[in-house]
Amino acid sequence: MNMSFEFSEKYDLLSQLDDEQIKHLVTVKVKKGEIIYHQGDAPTGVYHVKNGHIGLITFAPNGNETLLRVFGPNYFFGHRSLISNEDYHATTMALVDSELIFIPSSDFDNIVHAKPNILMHVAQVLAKELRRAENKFRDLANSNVTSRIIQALAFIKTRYPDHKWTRKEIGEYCGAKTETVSRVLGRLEKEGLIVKEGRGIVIPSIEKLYERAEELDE
Amino acid sequence: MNMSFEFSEKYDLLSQLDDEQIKHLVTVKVKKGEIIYHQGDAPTGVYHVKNGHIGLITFAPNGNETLLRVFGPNYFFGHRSLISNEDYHATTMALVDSELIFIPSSDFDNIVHAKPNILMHVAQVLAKELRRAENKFRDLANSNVTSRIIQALAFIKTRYPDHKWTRKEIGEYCGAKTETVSRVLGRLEKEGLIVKEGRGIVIPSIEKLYERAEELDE
DNA sequence: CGATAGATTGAGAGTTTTCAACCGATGTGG
DNA sequence: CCACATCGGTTGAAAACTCTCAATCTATCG
Repeated sequence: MNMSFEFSEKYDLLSQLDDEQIKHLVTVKVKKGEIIYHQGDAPTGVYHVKNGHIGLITFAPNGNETLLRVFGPNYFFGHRSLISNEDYHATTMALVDSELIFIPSSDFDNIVHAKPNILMHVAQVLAKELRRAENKFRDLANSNVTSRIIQALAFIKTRYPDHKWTRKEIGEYCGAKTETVSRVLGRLEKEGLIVKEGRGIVIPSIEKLYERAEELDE
Repeated sequence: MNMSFEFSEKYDLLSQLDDEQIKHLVTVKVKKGEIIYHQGDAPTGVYHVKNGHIGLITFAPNGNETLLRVFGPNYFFGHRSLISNEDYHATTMALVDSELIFIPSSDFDNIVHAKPNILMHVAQVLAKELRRAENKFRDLANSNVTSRIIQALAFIKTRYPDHKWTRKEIGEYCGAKTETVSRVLGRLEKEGLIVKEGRGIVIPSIEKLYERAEELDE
């Protein structure tokens, strides 16, 4: 179990640009459930999240969805494909009504070539996303659902406290079915580790939650 | 099931450097099973694989190992932590006797700052590794063992044809136990999709193998 | 207040692991 | 070059875990 609490890495791209560059960028509004781009599309630019929450989702051949990453306010997405010169490997969907700022590839390329430190910034983000992805893989391969759900809860609620997470989203993030998430949350509530408020979830002590996850991993 | 056959991405870093830079680099020899660096260590440089195979392994709290990535001849490793300024999130171990060229962080930093296109190259590698990691996560979450083992076999044997893969390594790469890999390989052999030669595995037709995986995913 | 999306619960099924025993290949020292 | 030690592979039976399917309940919102 990775006990690190470093969930709030600085991922902002827009703050790296100067006013001149930002001025003529367009804001896009998307509604909950709306798709921004599809898995397989060719990239056209990078998106900065002004407000709301965007999910990066991949579809397995059998139709199952997996929630790979989530982008909240001041995060950006679409950079992976742009950098690697590949089609998008996953779909982005608004988890709630959101506002985005679109940075066309041409602008992005200009900026990146003119300012190596911005490229370095993007590379750092990729490196951290890679760490997180591989840690998620390790947990999925070695931990039981309960432990994974606790991990997911802690991460998700810390980094994106404003988003109202559904059981389905939590499950798709950590590799569990909605019903399983429901059952586990029920047990965690009985143990006093979480509190349900309507459909919402409150975590009184994230440390205690982690202790529980540690026990589960022997 | 991702049917793409693009397993041979160009990951070489050394070829990006000029002779002057390469000249004073040191070659390191490591024996099978030897550890190059540990999860949690602070990074000191990047390693280029001259020959042999290096595994990036992460240990779960219960001791289970997961094989995250493999680096064969002309690949490099250790770059993720160097770029993100983090301690190594996993351990590297020689899967067989290998020779490495060590590029100290100072050299790496100089090169990266002097030549933005090398930084871009590293960023591209990170972006592709991220795609692969997230696809592995999706498969682990949504596919059955047989399908995952086929995927792993196809990838592993295509990209690293020279390495003698053990059941344990295959399992740790795709999230399966050694015994399960053994059972699945037995079935695949009966179906004529693979051939066992001693402890080795030969794949007569990678396409047929993929067809089998497709069926499994409905 | 009714409609709807989301959450819960139970019983049964299925997949993969676990544990344990045994087999076979590989390679090394005498 | 053989004998044997060791590492890796195979197989079976039972257990564990998570999922599936189906029914029911309850927030939330127009």
